[in-house]
Amino acid sequence: MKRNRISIKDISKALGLSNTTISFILNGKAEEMRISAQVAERVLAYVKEVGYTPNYLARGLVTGKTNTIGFIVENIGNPFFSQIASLIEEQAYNNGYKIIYSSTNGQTEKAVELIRMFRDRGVDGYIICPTEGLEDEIKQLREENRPVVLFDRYLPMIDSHYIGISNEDAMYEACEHLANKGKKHIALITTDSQQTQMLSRLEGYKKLIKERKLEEYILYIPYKERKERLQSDFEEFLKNNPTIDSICFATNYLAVGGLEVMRSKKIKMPTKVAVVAFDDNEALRLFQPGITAVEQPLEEMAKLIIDRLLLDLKLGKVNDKTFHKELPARLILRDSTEKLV
Amino acid sequence: MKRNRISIKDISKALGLSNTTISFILNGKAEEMRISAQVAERVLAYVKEVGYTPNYLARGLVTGKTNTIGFIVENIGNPFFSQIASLIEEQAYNNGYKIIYSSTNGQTEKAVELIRMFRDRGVDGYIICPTEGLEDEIKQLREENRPVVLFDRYLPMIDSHYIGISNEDAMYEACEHLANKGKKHIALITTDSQQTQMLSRLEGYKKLIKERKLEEYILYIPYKERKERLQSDFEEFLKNNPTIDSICFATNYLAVGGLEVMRSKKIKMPTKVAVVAFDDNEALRLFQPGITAVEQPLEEMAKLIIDRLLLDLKLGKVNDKTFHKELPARLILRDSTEKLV
DNA sequence: TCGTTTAGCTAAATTGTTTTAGTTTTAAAG
DNA sequence: CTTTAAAACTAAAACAATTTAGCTAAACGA
Repeated sequence: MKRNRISIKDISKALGLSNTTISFILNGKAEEMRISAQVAERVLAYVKEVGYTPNYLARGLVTGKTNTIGFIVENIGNPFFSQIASLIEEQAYNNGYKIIYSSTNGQTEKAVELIRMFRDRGVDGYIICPTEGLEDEIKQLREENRPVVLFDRYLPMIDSHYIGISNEDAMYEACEHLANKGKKHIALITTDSQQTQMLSRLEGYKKLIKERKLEEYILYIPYKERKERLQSDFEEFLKNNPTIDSICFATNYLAVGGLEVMRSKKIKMPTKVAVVAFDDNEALRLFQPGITAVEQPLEEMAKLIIDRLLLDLKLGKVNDKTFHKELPARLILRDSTEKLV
Repeated sequence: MKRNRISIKDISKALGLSNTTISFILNGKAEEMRISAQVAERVLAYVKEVGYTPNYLARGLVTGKTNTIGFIVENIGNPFFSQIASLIEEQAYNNGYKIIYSSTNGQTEKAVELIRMFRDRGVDGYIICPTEGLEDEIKQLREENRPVVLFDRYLPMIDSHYIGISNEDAMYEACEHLANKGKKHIALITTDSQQTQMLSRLEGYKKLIKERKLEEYILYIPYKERKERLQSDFEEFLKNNPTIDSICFATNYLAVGGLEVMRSKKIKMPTKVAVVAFDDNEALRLFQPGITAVEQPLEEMAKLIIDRLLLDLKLGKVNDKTFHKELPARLILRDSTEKLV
């Protein structure tokens, strides 16, 4: 697999100049380094002619920069992550950065391994949807002055940039919406995960329930076995709590799976049981009857994430002052009784 | 942003050995290179103690290998691509490879740029969902002995590995299904793209129409303006062809967008107009009434793609004999009149 | 005892770039 | 006709690994 790509050395030899000169010119430092306009022009013309492009590995070895961002998500197959990935990739690309991505599937060991692998590959910055227990690894990244931005959820014990949404408020509003429609028995279907975004959503639910003096109905689906357990646990939950007149799903996959169950059980929505989903997506947009959903501002999140990372990357070191931003989410009303927003 | 990572040099100095010895041991060549067991053990213990990990950039510079695969899709935000990405990533990871991905958004110039960027970064192999007009660039990759696997669609003018599905058969079956249900006016909603997978789907449709002596109803949505045009063009198409009693959507985004339109127009499905979609996904799975859909065997495709690429990577050069595989797709019957499969 | 093997290790080149610390040439100043 | 300064360029080190070719010392055989 011999590749005889042209190198700076080849150019300098062909033109009777030094590597230094070529490098300066190629990096736009010709004027600064007092390379004459004629020489610069000659080099540029030749470079274009032979179609030279720099070897990023060699450059990265010297500069310590690779113009690569490591992007760690829970699962790229999840529409929430793939959509934000699409937006982040686009913005990174526009700023000269490439993305290496990987999925943790919620496993901390894999996340640790991925971070180390990314480090060995010299990625310049990290965008991470952290798993529980990733504190030490991320703290170390910061100590090594590697820019990191967390998103979707954060790690309470460590100080770092974070972009997410105001989960508590969003869930509160979602449940408030149900309560305002006269629902008295609002259930929350969530996971057993201790991730901050899930805890906040839980808090939002509890807050509304307390304020309205309603009864709590919470079903925790074990995250690791969500595929197998959702259906059985949810069916049992519905059977054991026949008074439930409305349900909030705390994530998109719970909503999709849950709606599938409700449909198969022929539960009348929204008349018998009203539904609100956290995280909007294609499936919910098409679902009939209309499912009111919490929409995350993906574009805005992606922009904030990239901007913050680029800021630190440009600064050349990790900012002492961490940026912690929770964007408001938007409740999209889709109940058949309401006007579509 | 000074990082003082430990290097082989540090280890050799600390242990009074040479870089060569350390490198041999770390690469499992100790026996082959006749390094004594004691020394090997001592080195390994020290390496573990100080937590050394190799610099992939330096290694890549010397070996020309980076254990990285470049993955070029149309748009990672599209569920088809994000799901296959998830599967490919997992399998690549299990084989010690990382993925760098990027989206072309169907633009050839961007695809060319991406391929070159990947090359400059020294990716070992390429998995590409090609845009039209990418022939020269891919031919060149092959000439440079860089392993390439195309998927979803191929480029008829060049010889290269390709994994996809038998689009013509799949579309034929989908339309046959409608015809067998007594539909006489079957329409196809597709794009104006000349990509092979789209042309094959078109052929499948035309074949069935011809065989059954039916009338053709085809709507071509311009790919570049699909977002804006789908609704207006589709509505007009329906108005101009009131006899249509069934519709095949040729891609997932056309199906989702089209169903949205049909719903807003309050078209009775499947009684008034039956629908079949190409490419199954969450949204269709949840849609009511059940939408019969062509499901692509994603796992199998991902496995074939990775296996083929790894084969070439292990071989160390591009295989002369190209692998061209079209997997059968599966029609998932979901019409309310049928049993769910 | 001398030559040959073999075990056990290493010096140094190599990869392609960036960058520091120059050197040489030319022009201006005194 | 020096000295000084600026202009235009370059030699060589550095980055962190891999790898080729070879070196030294001990063991072995005749």
